[in-house]
Amino acid sequence: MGSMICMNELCRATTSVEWKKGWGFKSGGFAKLCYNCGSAFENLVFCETFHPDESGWRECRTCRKPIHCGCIASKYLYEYLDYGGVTCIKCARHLDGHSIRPIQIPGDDFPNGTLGSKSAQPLGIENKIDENDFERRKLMQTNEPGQLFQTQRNDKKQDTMLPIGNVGTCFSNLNQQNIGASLFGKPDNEGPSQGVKDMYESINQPSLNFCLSTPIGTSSSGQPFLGGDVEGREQSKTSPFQQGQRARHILPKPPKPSPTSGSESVKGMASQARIARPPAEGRGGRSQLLPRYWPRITDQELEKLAGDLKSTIVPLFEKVLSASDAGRIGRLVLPKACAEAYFPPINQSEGLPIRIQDIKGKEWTFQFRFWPNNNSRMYVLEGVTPCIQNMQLQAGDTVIFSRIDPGGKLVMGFRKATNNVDMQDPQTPNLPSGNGSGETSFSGMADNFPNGGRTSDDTVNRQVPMSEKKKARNIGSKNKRLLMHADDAMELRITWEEIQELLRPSPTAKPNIVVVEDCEFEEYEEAPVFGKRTIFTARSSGDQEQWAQCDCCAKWRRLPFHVLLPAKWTCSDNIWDSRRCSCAIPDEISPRELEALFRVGKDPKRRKLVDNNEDLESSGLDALATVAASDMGDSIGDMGEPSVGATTKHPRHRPGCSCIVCIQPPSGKGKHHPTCKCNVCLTVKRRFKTLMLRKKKKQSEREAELAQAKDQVPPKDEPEIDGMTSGIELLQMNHSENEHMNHSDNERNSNGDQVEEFGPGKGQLDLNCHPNRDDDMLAEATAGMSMTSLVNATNLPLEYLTQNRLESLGNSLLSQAASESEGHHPDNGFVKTADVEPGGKGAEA
DNA sequence: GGGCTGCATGATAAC
DNA sequence: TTATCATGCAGCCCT
Repeated sequence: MGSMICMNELCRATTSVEWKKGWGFKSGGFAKLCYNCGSAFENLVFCETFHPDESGWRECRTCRKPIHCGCIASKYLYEYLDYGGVTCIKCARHLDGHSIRPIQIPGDDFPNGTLGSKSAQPLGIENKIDENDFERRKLMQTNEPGQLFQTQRNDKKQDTMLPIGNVGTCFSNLNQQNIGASLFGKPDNEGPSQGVKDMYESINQPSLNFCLSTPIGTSSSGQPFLGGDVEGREQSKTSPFQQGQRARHILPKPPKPSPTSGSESVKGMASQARIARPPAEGRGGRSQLLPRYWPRITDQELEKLAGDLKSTIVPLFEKVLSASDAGRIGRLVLPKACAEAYFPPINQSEGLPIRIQDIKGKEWTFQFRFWPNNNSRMYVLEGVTPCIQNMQLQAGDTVIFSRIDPGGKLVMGFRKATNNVDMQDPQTPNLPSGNGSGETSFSGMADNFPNGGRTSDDTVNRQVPMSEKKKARNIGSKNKRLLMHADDAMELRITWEEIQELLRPSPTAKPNIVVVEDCEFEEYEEAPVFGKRTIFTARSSGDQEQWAQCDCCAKWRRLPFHVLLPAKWTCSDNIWDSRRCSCAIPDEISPRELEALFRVGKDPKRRKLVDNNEDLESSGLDALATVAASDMGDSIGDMGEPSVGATTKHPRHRPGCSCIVCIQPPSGKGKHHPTCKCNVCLTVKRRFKTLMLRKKKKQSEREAELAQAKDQVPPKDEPEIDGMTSGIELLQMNHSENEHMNHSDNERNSNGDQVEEFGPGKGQLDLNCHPNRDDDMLAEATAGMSMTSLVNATNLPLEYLTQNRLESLGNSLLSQAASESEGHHPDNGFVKTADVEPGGKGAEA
């Protein structure tokens, strides 16, 4: 410890009779302070002593005690007040009494409390908790820019709070000082000495406070891992502008409300899984983590974790362990963006040791380092084998990195992939699988979707094979990325649509009207709030109306169609119908009529969802596969699981796919020799040759045009068709194509000449077609074309299709599309045809 | 000879 | 086309 230096920058003493611990780092460590500075810190007079002239001093609204907001040394000694300003922690504690604590924002990014004024409730004003209070708070919380979620540990209304945003992680919701003493079972960092420690603990006692997303403006979450130094990074600020963005980072699965069962739906929601976009923080703006790294969180986890203590958990990212991650090498590859955002910066390849606790409280030290890689870096955690083994993890399992605030200690949790059961919560069924493939199953979701959501059985049935599939497919492949089950996509779509329906402008918000391209937009500075769910119906006359259920008497009231209701609404709020503005007034129509009415009202919705689903599935290239596959007799169920049997090369291709990508041998094995004469190589060569010819033609044509332009007025712009295809030829081509598409099946079946029509033999089509033509053709294909039309659309010889039992048609279409998406020139879609050799055979690849 | 380290390569997704 | 990342592998070190 010879190199000890006091971390009070005004002191910087290198010697001290005794070294004391100061404020906590996000890494879990503590600032080293000399005796004097440490004593000042312990006595809570650090800022008074060393920062009296610095900016950031404010007064406690209650006791007028000066508080140095924005200083790390005081960051836990005050709280933001909902109505602005700050209060010292003592007063906050005193005021806390029976009220719901404001969400703790131990940050210093917003020292003036602007966030607190928006987000929390006035302390000491609302001490009585009643239902209305809760509802209103829910609304307020929803409205909170940072989308903080809060639970009240000992409150009977906890369930009521959950839907709004309780979260759970694989980590204990313990703050740094309490980790060791409770869940983790052993003392960790001793923390600052008693005075401060007591203060910290006092923060924690009254309630459980859980924060999923980064509280906007929290110092800890507003910046990356501190890594054992302060380096001034504590000063990094988050732009307030990001608040709104961050509010969207949480993707809670909203309920599919039931008009009759508010409480039930609330209960159901308690089991929702959440996908939390990690804090948009980090150095150099490299915080745009890919969704596959967003931590998935379930409410069950929170419930399990609802201990006596409070802390703010900031899930950072998660990663599905690859084979090499879980292998004996003991190197866990970290996603670059995550490593740079949440881990300490390292300049040397050898990196630095980093301490991470697992969920049992055991602390592990890994070497966080990087390798140079393609002008970039590849970050790894070395020495993870013991930890991996300790947690009995294997490839396919998910490790989740999170941070406990205050303190910023890194913790590492995990999810087992085999049965989707979290280690901490063996009863928790079907936790998100954790991979980014979209195979994540949201257990309990069906319960939340009584009217059209997936059923529980649905979930269960699908889940088992999903896990197996994931196991088989994820490991060692990037196919895990963002493959989303069609149902999941559908569900998300529904969810967002429903969210849109429920969003209301903040009651206090007044919009600015901005005009963009002659369209007026209302721009709100405050985040929207969730309103009350209503049912829309239509009379026989065609008039539309909506129905809302009173939150007090549960009676249904008819409302004008255009009305937007707040989250809490009662009969007394029914200003549109004075005859039914009281709970004492009976229902307008009988329950049976209501039921019938709502059934009618819901059916269109369901139909809409189905339509959406169809749209979803029939959009784009997948639609082609759908059309083709259904023509081929594939079951819908198969189509519902596009990932089934996807080849390792092409996620969207199936076994048997003969596209040029799928038939290639695995990486590193059986590479084709330069003299290889296989179909693949021949095709590639032909394509290359054709492309080169085309390129040359293009170039010479440009040169000719340039020379021509010098002499005379430039010719009229031609369509974007290069090479030999003139505009007239294009017309001919399109005409030919139309005819082609209108041919009867017999005609089409009878010849491969049509293929030749598009081939180079006619000198019209081949590589020089308009790229959009491809799309047109695809569009036609989606417009209910027949199987044979599809055949023609792809210009594949029927013989080829026959040989491949028609099965690969859809795949060919897909592969063609995939080739484009993989960066091939769009024209290449017809290279296949162009390369067709006389006789209709040719580039079967 | 086995294990470890560091880099290279190739597949894939993202841009 | 580029960036990222999973993994292969050569070379070195240790036993």
